Amino acid sequence: MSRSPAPALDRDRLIAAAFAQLEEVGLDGLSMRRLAARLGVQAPALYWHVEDKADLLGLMARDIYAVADALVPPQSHWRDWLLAFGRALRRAFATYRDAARVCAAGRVQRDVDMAENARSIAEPLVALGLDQARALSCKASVISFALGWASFEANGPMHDYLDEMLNFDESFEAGLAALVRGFEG
Amino acid sequence: MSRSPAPALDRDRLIAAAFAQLEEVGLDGLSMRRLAARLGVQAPALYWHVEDKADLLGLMARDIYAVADALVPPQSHWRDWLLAFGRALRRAFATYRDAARVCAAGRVQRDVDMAENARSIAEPLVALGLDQARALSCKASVISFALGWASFEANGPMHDYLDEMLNFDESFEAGLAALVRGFEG
DNA sequence: ACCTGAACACCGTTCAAGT
DNA sequence: ACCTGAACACCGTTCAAGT
Repeated sequence: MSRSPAPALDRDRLIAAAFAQLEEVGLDGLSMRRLAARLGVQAPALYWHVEDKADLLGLMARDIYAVADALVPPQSHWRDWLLAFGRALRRAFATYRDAARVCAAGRVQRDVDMAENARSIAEPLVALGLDQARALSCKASVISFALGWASFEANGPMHDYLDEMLNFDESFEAGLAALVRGFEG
Repeated sequence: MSRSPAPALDRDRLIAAAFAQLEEVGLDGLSMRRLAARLGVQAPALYWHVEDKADLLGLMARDIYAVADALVPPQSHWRDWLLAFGRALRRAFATYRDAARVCAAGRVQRDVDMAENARSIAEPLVALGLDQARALSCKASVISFALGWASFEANGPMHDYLDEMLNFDESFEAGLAALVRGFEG
């Protein structure tokens, strides 16, 4: 009974290492070569587990969004859910260095079962009474708002610059509240 | 009377060429070396006119925002102005290839006179009755929303993916309207 | 003041070949 | 199935030197 040697690498270890690297050196320092080195492997080995760098970034983005989703506590009204989701996104984007840029640069891989995916994205809002189309539309707006906001906050000089003119926490909260309040009942 | 030779380059020609390059090859193809080649100059020459690549991208971002500002027709109510501004941003982001990524990657250069800058950013809304702090906060929210939305739309697979679940134009319009409607009167 | 030449220290990706 | 070695075709940036 011969054992095949345990693979040195798998997709999850790859992604975990990429997040660690991102934390240490930021997106500009996150190269395939250095990532491979951290994993004790040659750079081309990564391409067995991932299509290319944009694909890897897309997988990281997916994880960031998943973290946000998991941060939302149960709610009993869809407006409250959207508020909590917006705040969770902001926290998730703040948790990972350069998160907004990772999400912007990452390529999402088309899911095979798109209908099922749409359903699961809309699910928490549908459960609270929204129809699926409205649920997707509202969620897309909240994500856009939080993602755009994170882009500003992540830009160092822009941050310092705006920091003297407005309060980030209060203005985010005000914008999110306005957005959610404005959705037709 | 000796004439000094006309410089081969200046900041404006550099930025114009960068936009042309961006259009042809996208952000991933916009390298300092190819940009220099297009201008008939060696790469290090660019560093006389611009601090580094992030600085160049920041200047491009500034131009994109300026285009949006110029697209807003005069309005007589601040809500209408914000709506028109949001639509103008969307158009500006759609006009330049990878505009959202350029804006996210560009480093804004701190202005010397920050107070004056804040004043001019808030001016159109202050003229319509908002105080400066509210004006900046509202404008930041609209920019965040439009920028985040553009990030989704610019992501090819993400676009195709979402395109089967929602209507981009309608959902952007609905989100923008909700945001502006939700701001306290 | 403005630009070149040459160099430094890297990149992402492909692909034949190994195990 | 999973990884290495070697190579291809590039990068951004610095800096002495030229004009």
